Amino acid sequence: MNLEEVARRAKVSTATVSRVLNNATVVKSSTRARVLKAVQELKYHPNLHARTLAGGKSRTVGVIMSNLENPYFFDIYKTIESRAHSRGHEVVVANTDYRPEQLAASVQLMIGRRMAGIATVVSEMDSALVAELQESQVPVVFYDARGPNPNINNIRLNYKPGVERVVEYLHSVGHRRFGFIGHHSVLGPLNERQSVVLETVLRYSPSTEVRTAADSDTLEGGRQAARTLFSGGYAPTAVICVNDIMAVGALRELREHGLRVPQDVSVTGFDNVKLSEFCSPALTTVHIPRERIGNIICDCLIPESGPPPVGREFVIDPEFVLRESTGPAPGV
Amino acid sequence: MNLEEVARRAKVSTATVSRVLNNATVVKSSTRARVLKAVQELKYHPNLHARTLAGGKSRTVGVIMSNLENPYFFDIYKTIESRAHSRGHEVVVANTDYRPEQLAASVQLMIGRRMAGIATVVSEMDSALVAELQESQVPVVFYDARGPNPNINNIRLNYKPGVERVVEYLHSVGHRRFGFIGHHSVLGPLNERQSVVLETVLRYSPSTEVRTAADSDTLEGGRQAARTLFSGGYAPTAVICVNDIMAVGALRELREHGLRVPQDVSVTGFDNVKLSEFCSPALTTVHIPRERIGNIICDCLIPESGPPPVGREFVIDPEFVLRESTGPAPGV
DNA sequence: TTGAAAGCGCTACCAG
DNA sequence: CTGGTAGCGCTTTCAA
Repeated sequence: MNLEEVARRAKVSTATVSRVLNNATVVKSSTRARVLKAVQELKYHPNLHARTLAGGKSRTVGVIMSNLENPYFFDIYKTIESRAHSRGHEVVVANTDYRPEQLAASVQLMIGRRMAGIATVVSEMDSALVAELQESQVPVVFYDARGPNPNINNIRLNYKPGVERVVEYLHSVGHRRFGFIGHHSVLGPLNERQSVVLETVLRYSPSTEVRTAADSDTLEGGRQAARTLFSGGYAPTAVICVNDIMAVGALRELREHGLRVPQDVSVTGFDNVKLSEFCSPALTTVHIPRERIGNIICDCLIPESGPPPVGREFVIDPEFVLRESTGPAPGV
Repeated sequence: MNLEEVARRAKVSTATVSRVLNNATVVKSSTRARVLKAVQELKYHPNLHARTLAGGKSRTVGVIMSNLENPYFFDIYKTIESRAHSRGHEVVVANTDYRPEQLAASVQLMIGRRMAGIATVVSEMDSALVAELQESQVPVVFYDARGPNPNINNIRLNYKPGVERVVEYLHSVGHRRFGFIGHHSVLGPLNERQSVVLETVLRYSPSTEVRTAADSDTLEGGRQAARTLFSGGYAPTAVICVNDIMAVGALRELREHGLRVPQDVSVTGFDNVKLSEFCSPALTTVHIPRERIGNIICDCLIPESGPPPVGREFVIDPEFVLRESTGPAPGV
């Protein structure tokens, strides 16, 4: 079923059918009607591959994410999709599960599909891929790409103030034995968060103790990490988690241990996903504006007007959110 | 950048380049090396649209879902993706947000992309779309498509026993005032769940009271629905939720009201998503085997061997899971 | 307002 | 083992 059959049935040329389907130039309304009728009757569906190939342009943007299952990423995705739709574009998403090979495969795929633009929101970014993407000649934007990549569009999360604020607060209410729960993403901003936590804690009082544990970026991973952290007799009074999902996992483990939050242990998350308000106790966390990130990404790939930006850096500042999962250290 | 440029640089024909890129037939290893070198140097990325167009086949399956944000759907998606990858296929997913127009648009898109197979896992299915999909000549499978659609592949959830089990249990521990929390999906199995709940409750004791409330399929929606349900002086002792996410939302609202779960009110979910174990209290729910569903879908679209099934129905049986969010009615 | 025809980049078949 | 080439289905000049 193709243009030609439709053309034949409507007794016009394929060019004309194409015209009415794309309402490009003016077509006499009687012919237009005939064509539309033929399309209906034949249940014709234009082949998008042929269209893209012939037209040379795509109207679809690609987004690659580390873990769509985590609502943090999903919220960004939703914002991108919504704005892209409003600009007449589709979006196709790829999930890497933090696996570098999967990232590499997804990048190849996106380039091969000749996307109108490509965004990577991953923490396992690799500089060879950054280069490959840059050379692909389509608008590209990265999220938290580190390394000395010269003129790429990059969205940088300013973790430091957020983390410092958390540590400062916990320290001020008497905590001196900390735990940090991270996840297994070899590179990336998570380790940045971890090192900032460690640095900051030690800065506040060099004698403070900190131990870390890591597992997968899931509820279950948070739980496992908490288990690891508290095994072997270590008993932190405050547990800082790399994100909200893992914090909720940790909450569950502590409950099972008979530890009350925040009376016995304080717990903090990061991201401020919706769940952080709905879990019990509601999490003290750090808000990261996902909508803003999604909109920036979309604007880099499909600017409303003018050429896409090149080599710009967008800085995102987080915001401390105090809720119920934290309080004074026991005995203070 | 295309095949021809690569061919020129490697001093071979485009046919040969194509051969090494698809390692189809045998190519002398020295020429292969030359070609690969050229590919590298030119940073050549094959145009997937051209490939699909020329080859006539796609190696990508399409999945359309109502609400990817709900982990229930996401778990199904993940299973499909994993199995599809292992069979050398990609998957592209579309999210409808329960909007019929979006569903229609996604169906057009998937057909236009000439997917190797299409699955719809939505509750807003419409029979015209079912027909359109069937006529598209690609393997298709539906999830919970109701209506008298003759020979489609369909995965049917056998809600009834699950719901009955929940009601039976709640009734047996003394509950006589029920609430049902659903969501705004106009058609579909959710209403089926609701009507089964109503029927079953009334069957157990005709004098039992039941009221219902509905909102969006989110944490926030569950909370709002709970608020609605308890407003106006109605005080059910048991709240049956259409799924776990909404149940967690309800949990939050009850907590805010100072209502203890399960001492004052019992709450049940549906689906048994991971979160149902991690919230507090852990939810009594009904397990639906998402992996099984995902695997069936994948097997319908990309059978490991033989032709795809036609007109088959797959029935999924749920399983009651008793946890902490339910107990005897107050005063029993 | 419409038609004819030249590609878009690739695969696959037929020769050699 | 390799090259030539006819499409795949559509868009887009260029003419009419």
